Amino acid sequence: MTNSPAAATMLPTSLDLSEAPCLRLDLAAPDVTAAVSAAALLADPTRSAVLAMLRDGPHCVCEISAALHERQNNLSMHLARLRDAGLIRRTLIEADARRVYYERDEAACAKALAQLFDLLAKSESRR
Amino acid sequence: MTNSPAAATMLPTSLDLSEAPCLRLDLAAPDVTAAVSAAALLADPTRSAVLAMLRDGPHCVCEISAALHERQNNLSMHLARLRDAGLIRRTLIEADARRVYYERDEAACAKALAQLFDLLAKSESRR
DNA sequence: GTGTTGTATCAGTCCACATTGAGACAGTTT
DNA sequence: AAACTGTCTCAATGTGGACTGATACAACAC
Repeated sequence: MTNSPAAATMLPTSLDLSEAPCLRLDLAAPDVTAAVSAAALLADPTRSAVLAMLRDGPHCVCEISAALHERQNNLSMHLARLRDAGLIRRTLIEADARRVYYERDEAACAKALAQLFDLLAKSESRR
Repeated sequence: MTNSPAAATMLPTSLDLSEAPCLRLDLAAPDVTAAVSAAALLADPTRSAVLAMLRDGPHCVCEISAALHERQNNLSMHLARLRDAGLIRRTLIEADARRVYYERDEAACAKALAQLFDLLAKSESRR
């Protein structure tokens, strides 16, 4: 009855370092702006699905729109955000000048991945 | 004067595949829910900075709060979201039972990274 | 020319979520 | 016991961003 809701979720691991607590209140805030920007782009299902679809080569807007069941104007906005971030680029298909094809910029994708890697990988793995 | 704003941003790369356009309107939508969930967690500056701070070992809430200049209750909510996702966990420091320490769950972080890797890495690199 | 298709952009609406402010609770100190 | 510190939770507010609807434009077919 005196059970607090906070105690219910308190399931800590025992870490037995019996050294002095010695608070560090002067720690510097890490710069994570690049990783946050990359993550924000991937945090939308439509944008992530676009990047996934383009892994196996270019596709035109109508193909992507049909596959994702997304309205064309919404998809166009998401494509613009990915394009502004440099992760995808337009591609001309000579035999089909009417449609707009998009392809991934693998170098930009690798760079974004590296920024997320720096955030999530173990300390020994980084650098 | 007849310059359209769309044409201004049209800077495509020349990709000379003169095969038939052959639209694929039956493409399957890729499943990106796991990667999107991981990215959504990282898409907030506070949460990303917490993960970055915990790379070099556990820290208590007040240390993180001071370093990030975040109000404690906001930080507590972000910590709860990272904890619910399994990326961090509470840690007991015996010499300092008053404070709550958090540490990264490296296995969970590696799993999240793998999901993002699957989305962003080149096709040859995946699987 | 007109009509149709494919894509982009804009204004407006809506909603998830980050923040604020207040309060509750546990552990420590006196 | 009271006072204080550290952390968590809740209700209310504010806002970025995703969606809707409409429109504009280019390329092609007629």
